[in-house]
Amino acid sequence: MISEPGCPVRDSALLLRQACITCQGRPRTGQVEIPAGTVLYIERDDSDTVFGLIDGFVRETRTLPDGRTQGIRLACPGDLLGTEILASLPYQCTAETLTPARVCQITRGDIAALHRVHPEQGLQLSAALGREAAELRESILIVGSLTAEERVEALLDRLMESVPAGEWLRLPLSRAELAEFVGLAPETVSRVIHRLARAGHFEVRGRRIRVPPAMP
Amino acid sequence: MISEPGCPVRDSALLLRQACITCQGRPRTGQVEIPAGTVLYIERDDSDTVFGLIDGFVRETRTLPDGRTQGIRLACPGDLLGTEILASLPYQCTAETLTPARVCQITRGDIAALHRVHPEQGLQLSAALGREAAELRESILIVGSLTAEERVEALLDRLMESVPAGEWLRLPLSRAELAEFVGLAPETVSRVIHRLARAGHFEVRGRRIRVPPAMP
DNA sequence: CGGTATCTTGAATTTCCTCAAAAAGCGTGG
DNA sequence: CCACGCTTTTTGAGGAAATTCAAGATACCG
Repeated sequence: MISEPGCPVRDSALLLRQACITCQGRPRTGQVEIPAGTVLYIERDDSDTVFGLIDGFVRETRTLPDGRTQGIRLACPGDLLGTEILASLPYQCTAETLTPARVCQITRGDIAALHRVHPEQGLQLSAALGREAAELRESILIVGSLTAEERVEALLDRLMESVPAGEWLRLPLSRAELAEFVGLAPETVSRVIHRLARAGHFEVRGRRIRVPPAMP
Repeated sequence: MISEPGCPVRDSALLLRQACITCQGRPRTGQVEIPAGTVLYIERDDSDTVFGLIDGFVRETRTLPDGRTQGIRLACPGDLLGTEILASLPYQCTAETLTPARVCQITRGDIAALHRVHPEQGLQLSAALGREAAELRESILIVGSLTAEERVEALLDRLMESVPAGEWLRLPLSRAELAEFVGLAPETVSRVIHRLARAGHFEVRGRRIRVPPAMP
C-alpha cells in the first residue's frame, strides 16, 4: 500500500495515483496545482479526462440556452469530477474552482488500466461513484421538496460543516451563486439568510458567516 | 462473450450475470420476475444488494419525516438500482416497480468478485454508474431551474420517448406521483398537462396520453 | 351499475420573483 | 489612512407563479 500523507482521495482508499504507474508518466496524469476561478472543463466539451479533487472546492453548474444557470454540485476534497466521461458522454457541467485547488487528472485509458492492474481499486472507484450519486440524490430532494428557508439552511450547513462554531467563514460563493445552487433568486437567498440569522442559526456580515459560539 | 438476446443490461456491455459465475449460484443472485407495485428496497435499510433492471420500470423516491415525498429517479431497463450500497451507505431511496419487472440481484461480494475476475466488466460498471450520475444531474436541472410547464413537459417526454406518435400510453404514474417527480402539487400537474394539451403537445384522456399523430 | 379513488376545476392564499433603489463591502490609488 | 468608484448585498413594493382547500366530474373496478 502506497502511503501519501494528506491526500483525501487516498484516504477514501481510492489510489488514483496508481493510474500513473500503469500509464508510465503520460503528461496529463498526476497532481496539478490550480488557482481559484479556474475552469476545469466546460459543458458539452468532449474529452477523456476525469479529475480527482485532492484539495480545495469546485462547483459544477449547468446553463440553459436562455441563460438560466443551475448549480449542480459542490465538490469537496476526495470527490471525483467529470465522471460522465466514464459513460462516454461529453461533460455535462462546467466545473470551476472556488478556491485554490489541487487535482489529479486521469484519462479514461488510465482508468481502464487501473481496473486491469488493480482490480481492488476498481471496486473503490465504484464506491466513489456510488457516493457521488448519493450526493446528487440528496440535492434533488433539497431543490425538489424543501422550502426556500430549508434549502438555504441545508446549503449553509453543508458549507460550514467543517467550520467549528464561533469561527468566521468567508463564503466562497456570492449570493447569486448560492441562489443558483438551491434554485432561488439571489434576493430571496439574501432575505432568507437574514431570517435564519434573526432566528439564531447564524451570524452574518456580508459574505462572512459563522455559527454563534456556544454561550454558557 | 456470452450472448443473451433481449437483455438490456447486457446490451450496455455490462454482463452482470457474470457475477453468478463467480459466486456459484448463491440464492440471491440471478434474474427474478416481480409484479408491479413491488418494493425492492426501503430507504435507510442496510443491505448489500444492488439490482440490475432487465425489464420494466422502477421509481425511486425519498420521503421526509413530515411526509413530503420526492421522486428521485425513474429507472429504465438497463439501469442499476441501489448503487449507494457500493459506497457502503444504506439505501437512500425507496424503490418500487411501476410495471411488472425482471431484475438481477447482485451482492457487493459479487461485484468485488466481478472486478477481480472480469476487470473489463469493472470498467463497464463504472460506465453505468457514470450514466446514472448524469441522469441525476439532469433531474437537478429540471427541478431547480425549469418552470412548472417545462418540468411536466420534460417528464412526459421522458415517459413517452419510446412511444411512437399517435399511439396511446397509459401512464404508470398517477398525477400525484408525477407531481412528486417534478416537485409540484398534483393539481398543478393536472392543470399544466391540460395547458400543454391545449397547446397541441399531447392529447390527454385521464391517465391515457399520446403525441398527436402527424397530420399532413 | 354503483362505489371509490383519481382527476379536474375554481377561488383564495402563500411563496417566491422581479424590478428598482439604497446601503454596504472591497480594492485602488492618492 | 481615507476617499473614490465599483460590485455585491440588502431592502421594499408590487406582481407572477404555484399551492391549498374545496367541490364537482370522470374513470376504474368489481
